[in-house]
Amino acid sequence: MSSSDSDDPGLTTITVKQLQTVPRPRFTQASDSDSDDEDQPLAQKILQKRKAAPILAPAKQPPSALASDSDSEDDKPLAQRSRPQPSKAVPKPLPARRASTTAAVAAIVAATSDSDSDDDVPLAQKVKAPPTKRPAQATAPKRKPAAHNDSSDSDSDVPLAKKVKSNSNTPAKKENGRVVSTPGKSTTTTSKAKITASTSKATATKTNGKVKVKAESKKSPGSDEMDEEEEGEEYKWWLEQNANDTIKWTTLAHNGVYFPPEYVPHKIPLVYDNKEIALHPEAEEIASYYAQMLETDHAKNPTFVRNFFKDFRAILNRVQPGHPITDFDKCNFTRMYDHFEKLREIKRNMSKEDKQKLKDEKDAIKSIYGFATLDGRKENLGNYNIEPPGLFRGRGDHPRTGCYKRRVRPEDITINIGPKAKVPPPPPGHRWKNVIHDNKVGWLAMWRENVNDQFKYVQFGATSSLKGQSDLKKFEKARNLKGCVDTIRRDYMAELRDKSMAIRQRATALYLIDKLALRAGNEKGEDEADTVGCCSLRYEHVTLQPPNILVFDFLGKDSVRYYNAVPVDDQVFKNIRIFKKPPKTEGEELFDRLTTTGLNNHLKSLMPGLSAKVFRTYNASHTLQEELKNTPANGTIQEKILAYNRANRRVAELCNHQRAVGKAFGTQMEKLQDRIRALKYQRQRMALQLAALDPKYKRKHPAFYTTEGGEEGEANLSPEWNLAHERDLTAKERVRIEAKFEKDNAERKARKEKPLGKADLQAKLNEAVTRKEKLLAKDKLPSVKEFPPLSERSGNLTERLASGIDKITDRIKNTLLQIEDKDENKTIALGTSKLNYNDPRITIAWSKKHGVPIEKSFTRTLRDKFKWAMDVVAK
DNA sequence: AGGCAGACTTGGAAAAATATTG
DNA sequence: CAATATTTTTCCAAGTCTGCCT
Repeated sequence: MSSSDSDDPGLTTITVKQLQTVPRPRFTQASDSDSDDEDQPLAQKILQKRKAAPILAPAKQPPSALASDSDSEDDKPLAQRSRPQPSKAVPKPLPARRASTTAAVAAIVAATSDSDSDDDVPLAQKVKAPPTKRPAQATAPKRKPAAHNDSSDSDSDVPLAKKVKSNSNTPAKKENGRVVSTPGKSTTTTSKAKITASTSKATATKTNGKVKVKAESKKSPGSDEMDEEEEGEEYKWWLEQNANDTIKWTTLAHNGVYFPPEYVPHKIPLVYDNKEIALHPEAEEIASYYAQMLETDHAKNPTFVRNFFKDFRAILNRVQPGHPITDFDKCNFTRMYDHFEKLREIKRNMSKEDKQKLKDEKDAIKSIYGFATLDGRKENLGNYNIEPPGLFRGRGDHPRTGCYKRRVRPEDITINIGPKAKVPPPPPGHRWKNVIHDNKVGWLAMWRENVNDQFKYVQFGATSSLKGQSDLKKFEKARNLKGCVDTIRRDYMAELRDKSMAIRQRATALYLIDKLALRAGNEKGEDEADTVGCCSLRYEHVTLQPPNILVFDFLGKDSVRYYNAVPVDDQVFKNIRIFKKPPKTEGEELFDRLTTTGLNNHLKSLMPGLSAKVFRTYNASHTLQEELKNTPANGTIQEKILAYNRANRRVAELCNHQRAVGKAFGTQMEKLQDRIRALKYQRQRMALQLAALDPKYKRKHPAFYTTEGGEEGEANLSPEWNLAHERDLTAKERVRIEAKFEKDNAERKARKEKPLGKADLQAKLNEAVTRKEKLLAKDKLPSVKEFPPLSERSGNLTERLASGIDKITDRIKNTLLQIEDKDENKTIALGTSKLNYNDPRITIAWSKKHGVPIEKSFTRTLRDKFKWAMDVVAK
């Protein structure tokens, strides 16, 4: 540590001292005893050494840092390389669910929800089991407390529960800066901000913001691309020193949102108890959503089924009272399923023209709704389509998975738009819930979804300047962290033995977040899947394996399992033992004195803007940069790309980005193996032929003549396989000859020539395959002389065989590499880290340094998203 | 000091688009 | 050219984190 301290550029603003003076809360109960004594024996005061990472170039500086190879082993901060075992290998049941009771809450909710008068209540909710913490009642969108939004709320059906709870906060809430519905009128704050923003931006734009740029249209010939290539000027927002980022826009115009088409009934009955039951269109709709998922895992998930059926029955009860449907097991959805299968089939087989037409329609919609005008520039939107109704596909064991997600109506939607812009008209006969002009937010439309009562937004796309700016900001923050991470590490290492349990927990958690790239881990509700992050880890998620190994096993975001057995600092190990001390037991929080807010507040004091997730970004980018140093400087492009993917993979491993193994994985792998066998067989035959010409060759390359030995040799060839393979080849050869014969004859016919007769065909076959076939019928392989059939051609046969063998050897090596790559990638998803964690400047600089075209590592969208980085690195 | 609304980033799966192969 | 395999994009769920409001 000490050594590196001195190199610390002094970016840090907070010192250890300061931290130590933090007032310490008393220890909690039982844990008191241990603390100090436990620490004493700690001989190793030696904090894990971490040198100043050569990593991310300090902000400002071009990412040339890549070039300097000063890697010292211990500087790889990321534990992951020591991870003993990929998580995939350990499929395992999950820990018990948190023991907690919300009976009281549940009771209250149940009681209140009963009281509300039907009607608009989304049935989903109605039937729902009691344990809902928030009344998921969608219908109770917190109304914008705004002055005039009265007009909008048709929904007077706010459930009591909510009303009672929140009535007090209604007025004046979050009104700051938000202007509602009256163009031309705005609060003072807003308008002021607006003015400043607009002036500064305007000038900046004039000066350096606009630059000529060629539209990147090099795409293939008729490649559509619509003519969206905005000729001419492109806005380079990154050239501006942008001031205020709480103001997201000064002018904003758009065309609103696109609604999915109405449901069209198909009139296919549900088979219930072996009898057909015609469904009311509304009931049919939701039944259809389920039917379409019949073959998915969802349909086999009991929670999903239960939730779906509850909501389905609620609708049935409403629209066709007296229906007999009470038992899910008596429902047979296959008629509907078949219907949808048929539709899919039809769609698959649609003619090219029809497909094109469909696409054109989509593009037309996109051209209207897919863009917005932000400060006078046309920019891409992310999602302009309103989400269609369906069954909520909650992941993991989400308590509400399968619930009916109801159709979003214009009356649910709040539009955010510039005060001067024309408000897009709602569909005829409808109106918007509300129209606001809030330039402190970046969304264009918002609604609340009914299943979980969550906010949904229509926002700008990743390629927009708005998102680009915050992306850049994110990576800059990570670079800043680079400058002070040493100090921060030193500090938390010291705090690992702090007298205050709260501080100790904080330091321990931070250690884990830094070393293992864990997520912060906010608290979650009872009505969500039980997943955790660092701060919410529970007793059962970490086990101790002396002397210093912690075994993590928990479900993280999206219910992806995190399994990792990792050696940690002795004091960390000790601390975890303390935090797990009885009477603490399963179901209780490991860090019971720590919240994400508390942790982040502390981080803010160490570096402006620092929060837990910055460590993930920083460590990911750092890992990428370090791993890229393994790129073979003299390798081929192919090899370099492989190295890049490897580095990328390390990052994904660190971040635990996993994916489901594809259904066809096994088959695909087997295919590759077969390809290798075929190559080896070919090589062996050539080698035998060569040996006949040149006996010395065999002595030099004994591996080619045996099935012994490793991958390099002819291992995994067997006489049986060889025979089968040769039969296969021969059969294919025959087919090919026959096909060619037919074709030739057709051509002759076209030229009015006399077609060749059967005899000609037979002659050809005789020459090429008949003899082989006879041998094969007797389970014999054809002579090597017949393979390859190049003996009569010119040139030195020996040489040609030798070089042919070399070529095959190369191909084998390549395929082997491909297999390895595929296998390593089996459960690892690279996309997320590429998109969100790796500083694009690192990749771009690497690309330049190694002469690898950027298209090889960044897809078109990525290149678009990271335009700013390409431009910056270029300089 | 803790709870929650709100907004925005991150994440895996599925769909769509392309590339490869037979 | 059709059928498959692979890559890229879209979709929307599930996190993080800030700022208000008691």
